[in-house]
Amino acid sequence: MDAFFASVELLRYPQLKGLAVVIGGGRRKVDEIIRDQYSDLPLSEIPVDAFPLLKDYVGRGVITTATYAARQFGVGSAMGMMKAAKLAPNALVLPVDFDEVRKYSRQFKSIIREIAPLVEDRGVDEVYIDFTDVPGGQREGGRVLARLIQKAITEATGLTCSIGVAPNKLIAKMASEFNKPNGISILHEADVQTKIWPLPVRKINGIGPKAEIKLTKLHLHTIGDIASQEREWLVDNFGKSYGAWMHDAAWGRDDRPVVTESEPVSMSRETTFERDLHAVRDKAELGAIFTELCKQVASDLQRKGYVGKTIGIKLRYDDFKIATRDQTIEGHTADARTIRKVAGLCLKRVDLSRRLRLLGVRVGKLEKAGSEEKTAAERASYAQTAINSVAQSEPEGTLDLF
DNA sequence: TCTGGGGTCCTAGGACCC
DNA sequence: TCTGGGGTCCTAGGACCC
Repeated sequence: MDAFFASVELLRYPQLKGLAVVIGGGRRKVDEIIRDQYSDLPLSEIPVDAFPLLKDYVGRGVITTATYAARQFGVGSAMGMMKAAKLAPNALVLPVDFDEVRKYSRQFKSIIREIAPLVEDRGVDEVYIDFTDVPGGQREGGRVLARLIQKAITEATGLTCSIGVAPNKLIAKMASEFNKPNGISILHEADVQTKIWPLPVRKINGIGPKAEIKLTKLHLHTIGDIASQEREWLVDNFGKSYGAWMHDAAWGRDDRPVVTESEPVSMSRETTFERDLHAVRDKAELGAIFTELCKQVASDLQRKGYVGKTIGIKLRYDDFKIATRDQTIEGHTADARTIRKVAGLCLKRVDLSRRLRLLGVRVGKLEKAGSEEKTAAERASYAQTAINSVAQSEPEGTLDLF
C-alpha cells in the first residue's frame, strides 16, 4: 500500500491531499484536540492551518509514514521526529491511528483474497500473492490481474497500492518499488542483470544496515557486485548460510513459497518512556508501567486465544543498549499475574543501576489455548488463576516491583 | 531532545540426556 | 599426550522487516 498510514489519514482529512504530512510520534491524540475545537464542522472541513506542525512537536518518537510531498524534504519512515522537524518544519503531523489502519488493512487484504486466494500476510500494509493458478492471471504477464486488484482496492477504499509481478517473492518485492505510487512493474528472470544488478545492495530484502556496512568495506556496492563474487568467497566472508543466501539473492534465485497460514511465535508489549526512568528513583512509576504491560500482553493472548510458556522482559538503557532476560515456566499461561511474577524475576537479573528508556514484556513458545499439553503444575496454575480472578482481592499497583 | 512498536529468524554456548 | 557423538531445550543477543 502506498504511504499507507498517511493515506488512511487523508481519507478522513482530504483537505490535506498533496501537502507534506507525516504520521508518527507519541501517544498524544493531537487530532482529537483539533476535532474538539471544530466539533461543529465535518472532519473534511477543518481548516488546514488548524493542524499541528512538525516544528511544534515535542517528545520522542519516529515517523511511521510520510506523504510523498513530505518525502521531498528528505523525511521518511523510521526517522526521528526531531530530525524530521529540522528538515520539514512546516510539514503537518498526525498521530498513528492503529484501529483505523487495521480496519483498512483487513479490508484491502480481503479484497485481494476474493480475487486471488493465495495471500501471505507481510504486516499491516503488504502481502505476497501467488496468482500462478488464478484464471487469467497470466494475461499480459500478470498486468491484467494486477490492474484488477488495484482497481478493486481503490474503488472500495480510496487507497492506492503498487504491485510487482515476478517469478518469485524476492524479485516481486523489488519490482513493487519500481513504480510507486499506484504503479505496476513486471520483471522476468532475464531482467535480473539489467534491472536488479545496478541497484544498491540494500534493496535486497534481507540485507540491512549492518550487512551493507560490511559489504561496503569489501567494496561491494551494487547487487551486481555481489553477483560477481564467487559463492565460496561470500560464504567465507558472511558465513555458510547468509553467504550462500546472498549469492542466490543477487542472482534473483528464491524458491520460498507463498505461505498463507502461520501461527504466532510470540506476543509482546513495550513502551518508550517520555523521559528516562530509574529503577530506584522512579520505582513507583516504573512498577505501574510494568504491571500495565503484563496486563496488556495477557489480554492480547486471551483475546487471540493463545497461551505461552516463555516469559521475558526487554530493557533499553539510555545509551540505547538492549538487555533481555527470559524464563521458561512449567506450563503455558495467559494470566497477567503469572506473567507479572515471572517477568519480575527476570527483571531481578538485569543491571538496574542505569537509566532506562524502554521496558517491554514478552510471552513466547505460544500454543493455541486449550490445545497445549497440560502438566500437573499447569492444571494447578489454572486453578490458581481461577482463584485469583474470583478473589480480585489485591488492589491495583500493590504488587512488588522487583 | 536523535533513534517507536511489534514481530521473525539465526547463532552460539551450556545443560542435560541417551 | 584425558575426556565420543548425537540430540533437544534454554537463554542472550543481534540482524532484519513492516
